[in-house]
Amino acid sequence: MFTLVQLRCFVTLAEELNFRRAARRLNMSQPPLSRHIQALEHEIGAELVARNRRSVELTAAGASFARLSQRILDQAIDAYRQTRQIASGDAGEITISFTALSSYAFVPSLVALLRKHYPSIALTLREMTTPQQLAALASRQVDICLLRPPVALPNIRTTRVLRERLLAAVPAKHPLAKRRQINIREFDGSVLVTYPPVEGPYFHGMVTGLFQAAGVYPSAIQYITQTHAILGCVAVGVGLAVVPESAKGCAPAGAVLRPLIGAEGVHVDLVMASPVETTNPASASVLALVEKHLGSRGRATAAA
Amino acid sequence: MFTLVQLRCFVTLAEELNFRRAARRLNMSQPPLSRHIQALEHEIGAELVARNRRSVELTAAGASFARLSQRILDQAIDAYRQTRQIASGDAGEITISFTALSSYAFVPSLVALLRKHYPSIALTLREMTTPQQLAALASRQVDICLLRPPVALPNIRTTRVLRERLLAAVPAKHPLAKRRQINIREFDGSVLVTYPPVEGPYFHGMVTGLFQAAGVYPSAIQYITQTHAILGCVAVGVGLAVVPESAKGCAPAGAVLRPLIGAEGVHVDLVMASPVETTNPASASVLALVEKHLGSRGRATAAA
DNA sequence: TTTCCTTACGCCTATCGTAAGCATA
DNA sequence: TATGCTTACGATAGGCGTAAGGAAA
Repeated sequence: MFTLVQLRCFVTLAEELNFRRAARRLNMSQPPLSRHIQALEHEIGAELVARNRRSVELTAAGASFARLSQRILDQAIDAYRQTRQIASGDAGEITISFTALSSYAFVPSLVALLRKHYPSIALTLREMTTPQQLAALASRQVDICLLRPPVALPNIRTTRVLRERLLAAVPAKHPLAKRRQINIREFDGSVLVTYPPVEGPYFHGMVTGLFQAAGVYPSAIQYITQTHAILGCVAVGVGLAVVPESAKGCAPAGAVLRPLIGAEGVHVDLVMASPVETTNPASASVLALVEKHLGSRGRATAAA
Repeated sequence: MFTLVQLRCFVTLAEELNFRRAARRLNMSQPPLSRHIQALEHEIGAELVARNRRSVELTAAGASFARLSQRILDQAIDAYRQTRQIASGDAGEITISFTALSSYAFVPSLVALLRKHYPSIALTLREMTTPQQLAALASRQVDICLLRPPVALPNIRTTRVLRERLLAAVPAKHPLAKRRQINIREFDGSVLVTYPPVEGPYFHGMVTGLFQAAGVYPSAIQYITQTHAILGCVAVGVGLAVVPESAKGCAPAGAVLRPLIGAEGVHVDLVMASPVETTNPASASVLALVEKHLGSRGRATAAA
């Protein structure tokens, strides 16, 4: 097969239609250029340039081959640049998983930040529950996770990216909706709509722990996995709920959110997790970018 | 810049993920393969394969570069094949000019023949009058012409591809339309619709020569360039005309064509003309094909 | 110990540049 | 004669294969 050097020689000759000038542009003397063209023609088995008269002309085959050669050279340069970019983390592909609620509070600003600083990184976003994300992270199916703590996996680094208060959610028609604040004791005897223990262990433990600590006992508990579904139930009067502040982004008209008295020391964290040794340079770029621009809302912590 | 050989090595390694096997497939020993990969990585300035563990893995940059490399190699092979085809005349581009009337009699079968035997030749067809074609041929703007004789250009070879009778064209409502044959003497005193001397010199000279030889004098002459327009005028009763047999393909309902008595020794030729030294191998292929399959209707003649 | 990739070394081919050759205006 | 591409020739650089080296299972 021919050589890229030969292609470069031929393309230049096709542009100049003069061996001497082409050789000068290629920083070589004419003889090696002549030999390269001859070798190319012998390799392909066809005349590419007609040297008949004093001027050099391209044959039909040569004209076509010049275009194709130019394309090959362009693609070679593209491949070179693109690969360097991927290796440096300035380009590439990255998959980020996130919890449903973080699509209201954190993901939009993350996407905007990425588009601004790394427009060449192709971003794939996959909504998953925290347990699903832990499995995907362990099998390295995602580069970065946005999930609820704790992350008890080896060789995984985590950074808190969001810390929020808890709010009380009550139906708009409920008497409590008129209060500016709602004490957790007011939940006593009401129906509590909250997260189930398996699919949402973090919120489940947090909310039930809060009620136990306050000695408050709902009359009944309705488990629902996703926050927007919980607020939907609250809106139609099923019961009351305790949700993170970012739920404001998905609260329907029939549900109102109020500051929750009696949960001052408790907060909800969103954590960014990724493998310590990442094989994807783009992932490292994104991590650094997030910690620089969005990391002020939490501090870095190391997992086991 | 890297080498196509290096790309081939890398693509094979990316497929095998094993230096030994890749080297075997490439018909070389491992050491040169290792050096090629190292040189490639050094050239690009990035690690392409992770040799950490016992197994070889591609990095993100390497995976991308492998795809791009494969594409470059594929295009190189494509360029090779395509250029050989063009040089051999099995592929390429060709421009053929033709007179309007030949699009009814000859061009369709020519196109069908080309599509069947040379599907890789891109055919551009341009309808032009014979004088326009002579100019285009002289300036080598077309590869092959289908026109009316004579072709008085140097270094042009011609082949007759079609020879036809002349027919009389009369309005369907005209008394002569009832005859099975029409003698040229019947034109005497009628209006003759025929070709003008400048745009259609061949037909003009032929028709007027025919009338003079027969001592027939029309009452008036209406010049129109194209045969289909002449027949349109005949159809609405403007006058009578003498046209080639292939005009049957474009005769409107109001015009009928009849054998012409008194023009037995006269015939209309369609000629294929092309440069003797063609720079386009596809042109030579087409010429040979036409002379083999469609040339039986005429015999080869040499022009000055 | 085996497997697998890398480094070392000698041989050879290929490319380069300079210089001479040869055809054309 | 001048221009422009090709052939000849000696020097150098780079590739190949064999053989030795070193890390991991």
